[in-house]
Amino acid sequence: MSPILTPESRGLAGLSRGVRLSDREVELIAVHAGRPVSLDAGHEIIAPEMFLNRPKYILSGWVGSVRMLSDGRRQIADLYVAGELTAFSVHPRAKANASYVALTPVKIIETDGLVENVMARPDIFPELAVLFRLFAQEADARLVDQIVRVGRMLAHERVAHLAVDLYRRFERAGLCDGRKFPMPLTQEILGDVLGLSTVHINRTLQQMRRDGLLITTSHHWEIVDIEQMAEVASGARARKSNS
Amino acid sequence: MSPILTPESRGLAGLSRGVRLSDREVELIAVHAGRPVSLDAGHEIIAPEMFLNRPKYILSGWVGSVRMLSDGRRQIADLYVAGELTAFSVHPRAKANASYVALTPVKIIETDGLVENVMARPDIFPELAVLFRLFAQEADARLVDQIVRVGRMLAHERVAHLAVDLYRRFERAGLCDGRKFPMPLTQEILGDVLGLSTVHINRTLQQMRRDGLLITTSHHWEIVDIEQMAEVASGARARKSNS
DNA sequence: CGCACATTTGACGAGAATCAACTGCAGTGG
DNA sequence: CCACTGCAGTTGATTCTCGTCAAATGTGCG
Repeated sequence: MSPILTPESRGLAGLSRGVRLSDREVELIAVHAGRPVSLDAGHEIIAPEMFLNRPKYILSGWVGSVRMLSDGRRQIADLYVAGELTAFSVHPRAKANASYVALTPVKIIETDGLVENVMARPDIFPELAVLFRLFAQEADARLVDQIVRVGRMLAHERVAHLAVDLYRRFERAGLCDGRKFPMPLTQEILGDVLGLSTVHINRTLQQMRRDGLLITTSHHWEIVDIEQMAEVASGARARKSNS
Repeated sequence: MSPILTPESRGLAGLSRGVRLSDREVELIAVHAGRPVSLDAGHEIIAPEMFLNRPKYILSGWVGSVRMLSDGRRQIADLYVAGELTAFSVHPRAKANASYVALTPVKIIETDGLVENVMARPDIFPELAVLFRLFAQEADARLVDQIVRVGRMLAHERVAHLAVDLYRRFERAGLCDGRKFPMPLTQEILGDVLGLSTVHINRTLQQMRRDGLLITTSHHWEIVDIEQMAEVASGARARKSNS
């Protein structure tokens, strides 16, 4: 069979991220997997304060964890893409501290009781337990990254930093084409992720295109030079007058 | 005996946060507690990438999780105060994704193996297991709060939001005096927490004092009106011409 | 008393927000 | 087939928040 291993082609099995699971674990996954569900963009998957007891595996599309201020300002705390778990916590009875919203049309698989069962008996499902802990720690690391981005980086650095992060995640999911990865988010949504206005996102992207850092085609980004982009993302204060 | 229950007076027992622990749990804590250690301000307690296998309970002082950019910019992702665990994770072999630094002189108690033992057998140490999960979830919530603060809030809103958060945490620790709580951080450090320059922190604090929101005495903040401060922190766009 | 460090002040500039209008484009229906 | 519609992207003008630089003032402490 063709070796195209994407989240969508593999279904919930993609959860394993290439880790070899025991038969017991494979079966557990099958037992607790719902069927694929499609949701429209804008759909609120989880409201704040709700229990995170039904994590969702993303087959395609983008989800964001969203916080609103009372005057309408919006901040997206984290993004979730194909191959990742969203509305997820390793802790039983954990509550959402944001809304989880479909930022594009998404296809997801709900799990029910899977995480609870695995984490209640990590000795019986060792690989899955490690995997879930890994997901949790990666999510944590992303939150800290996000704080640094919006707290201390300039607009073009924020974009670069996010681009590198997304590139690596899509690469792992097998959804990159060279240095190109999907980017269906509107500039308004990007603004809410990066703490910038739509207009400023627009101008920043234009500048980065002019600088030869980024190529944006319809619904995709191509990072021209990963090293260079990572350099910009590191906050090295390189001014616009380079190469 | 006098009912002054502060982290410092109670030692690692303060970890329980008032939850009634079983004898078994109390003993486990005693077994895994180190003796109090004092560290100078600036001491790096944990470097990035190090294992978080020895969480520290703070008896007094402030710790921050710190990220540096390559040109020297600094962002503090989270703060930890007396009565809280720092350099902590419920996950075995979890690594730090920031430095943990003493922002003031601190007194801490190191634990060794405590969390591992509890989380390996949550059925045997149910209260502690719940407690540790609670700590983890609170830390998570704080990270999301921090993203919203630095991503979408104006300077005075960030200060208000942080002030309310800290007030509640010190209240729980029994370290509030009315609406007054400890604030030994320099304005430079506050800037690194809130993603603002020292100068702008200074001017923002002056404005908030003039507005009657905040009283700053030496190493303490007093929130004049919690409701009003929370209102500002919610991002309601109330302009300066109020009250 | 004097040193180091924290806070404060002023002048200026830079990065980003806002407002408003215009363009481009894909989907829809006449 | 093409005008109509709605939304995403783009542009220009202007304003505002905040950063930077530099110097002065204040404060705790050996």
